[in-house]
Amino acid sequence: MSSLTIGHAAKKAGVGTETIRFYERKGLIARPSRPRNGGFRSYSDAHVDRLRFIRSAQQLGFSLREIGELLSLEADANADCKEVHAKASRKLEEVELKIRRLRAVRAALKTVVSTCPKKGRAAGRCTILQALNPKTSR
Amino acid sequence: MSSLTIGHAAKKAGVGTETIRFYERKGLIARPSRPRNGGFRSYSDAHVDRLRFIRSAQQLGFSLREIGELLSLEADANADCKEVHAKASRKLEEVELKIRRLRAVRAALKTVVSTCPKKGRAAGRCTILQALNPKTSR
DNA sequence: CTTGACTCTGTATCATGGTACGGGGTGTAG
DNA sequence: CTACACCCCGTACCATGATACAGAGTCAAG
Repeated sequence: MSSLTIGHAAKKAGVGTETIRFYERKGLIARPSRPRNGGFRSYSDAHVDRLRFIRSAQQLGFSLREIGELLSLEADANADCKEVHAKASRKLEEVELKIRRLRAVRAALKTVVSTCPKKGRAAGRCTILQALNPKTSR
Repeated sequence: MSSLTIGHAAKKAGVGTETIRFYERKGLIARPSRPRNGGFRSYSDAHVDRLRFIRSAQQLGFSLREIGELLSLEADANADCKEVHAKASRKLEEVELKIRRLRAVRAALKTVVSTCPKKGRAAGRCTILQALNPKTSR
């Protein structure tokens, strides 16, 4: 449970210090308690996890608004459990769609890689799109 | 091999007409031949596939620059086959990393969904981050 | 051969997600 | 007690990825 200044937390999470304050303004990360009023922000490793998740999710094509929604999904003993269930299920479907699409891209890339060997000439002509959309009657 | 105006191609691909011209300026989609000089752009279904791929890839977290790189990967009988192989392999690793991360998010969402049943109270407290980062000594 | 829906080019504007900077405060090593 | 590295807040600026608009041209139907 280390206590980090904003600069150290930023370095550990791989973001800029200004970025942390930006996320705070956007409501993605709570403003940490500060010892004396007016003192410095103090971060824990849980905050660093949160920052890393935000970065990771962005690279998976989620906007900050969507990431906020993901982070606010909270199963606890409250009355909105039905709503949390519904939201999480919807997100789950989106994630599964992304996975399916990425698998298709992966397969297409593998086709390109194997069509185009490390040494020698390509076995034929092949682009990602040709691998993804097998031509039927076009 | 239908021939579409920019408006019809846009509708079919689910983008705006201005967006197609924007991608053209960015070099993501070639300017289609136009019958008489000064006439209208004419698109084929292959163009529509290309537009759909661009949209899909964006939702997977690729920037337009990266998408351009993916689209320009072309295995044919040219001298740069080694380079194409290397680039495609690198992209493949990125795609696999994204898939691994999405699987982790999927698992975390499943944990949230099952912790928070459709009816009744949650079996405990659980957020995405708790599901992703099992607390060890924090 | 005109009307109306569409397209053309070019430039301006917008939303998102940061990044930079100015003018000050803090805290700790020497 | 002062020098230096860091933090505070607020605001301005930036890149990316569109989206809007003005003024002119195109084209198919009636």
